[in-house]
Amino acid sequence: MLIVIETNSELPIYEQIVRQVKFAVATGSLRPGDRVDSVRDLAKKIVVNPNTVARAYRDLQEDGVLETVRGQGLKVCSRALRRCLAERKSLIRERLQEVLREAAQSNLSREEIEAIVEEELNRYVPVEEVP
Amino acid sequence: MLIVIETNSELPIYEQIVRQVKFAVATGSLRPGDRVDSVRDLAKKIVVNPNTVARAYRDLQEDGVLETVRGQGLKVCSRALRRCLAERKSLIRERLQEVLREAAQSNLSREEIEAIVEEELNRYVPVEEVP
DNA sequence: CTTACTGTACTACCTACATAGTACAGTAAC
DNA sequence: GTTACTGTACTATGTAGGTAGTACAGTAAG
Repeated sequence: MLIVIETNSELPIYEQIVRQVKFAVATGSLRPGDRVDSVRDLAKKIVVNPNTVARAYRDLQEDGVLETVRGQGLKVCSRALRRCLAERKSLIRERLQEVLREAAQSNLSREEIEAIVEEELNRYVPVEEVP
Repeated sequence: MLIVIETNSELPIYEQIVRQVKFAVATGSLRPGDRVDSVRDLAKKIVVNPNTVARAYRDLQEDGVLETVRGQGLKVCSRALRRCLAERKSLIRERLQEVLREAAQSNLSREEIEAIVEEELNRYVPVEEVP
């Protein structure tokens, strides 16, 4: 399980963990029944306090994504895949809405906004080869 | 001068004010020499504490966008237009970078991401008529 | 001169987030 | 039984953002 924390992100650390676990479930990296890193292990990996990870895991439990096995750790719920698949796009959409609304309000033209989007996507998403 | 605060934005209130003043200058709504709303007036308009507005205006002074006329108010610096024009796109780009990086990492396909962007842009930016 | 505005600068308080440290009970391995 | 892990639950502390209230000095209008 690979969680990466952006320290200057606008999102708090616990929320970054929550989102990334949800994405991992949605993409199949994490499957129902899988164990996730323990609170202390993940805290060590991403260099944050265990309480911060515990906060994220608590939220994920409340969201029906993780469930606890006391003394053993946490595992992915059986219903998690469906939940996270349903949620992934809206999680992304919400943030895009906010940023694009601001972009529009800054009076950048649509072409300018789209150009920035393409540039940034080119950076992060490989262009698919057309056969 | 129209400042609109999104209460559930990821950006703190003072930063929203800073950005929106910069955009207003970049687009010409505010010109060098123009007065901006007083701290107390804007606080009343957007329903926040005057100290919050003062914080934003202080930052804008440090950024060379506004300058103070003690007892009279603040006005737009003569060099503000150039600064804000230069800065507008990078302000927008930074946030788009963050959000698009996350979108890519969520494993949504490029097509899906682009589709969301188009949908949201259609909401905020009128489609230009092609003559 | 008085009043009403202006920015600036504080104090005190609250919430949210994050950290550090500690402790407890449950589980597993030796 | 002991040790090492597990999650959970606290306390105390610090930072950031925001609020409320107050006070001061500068400016302008009547």
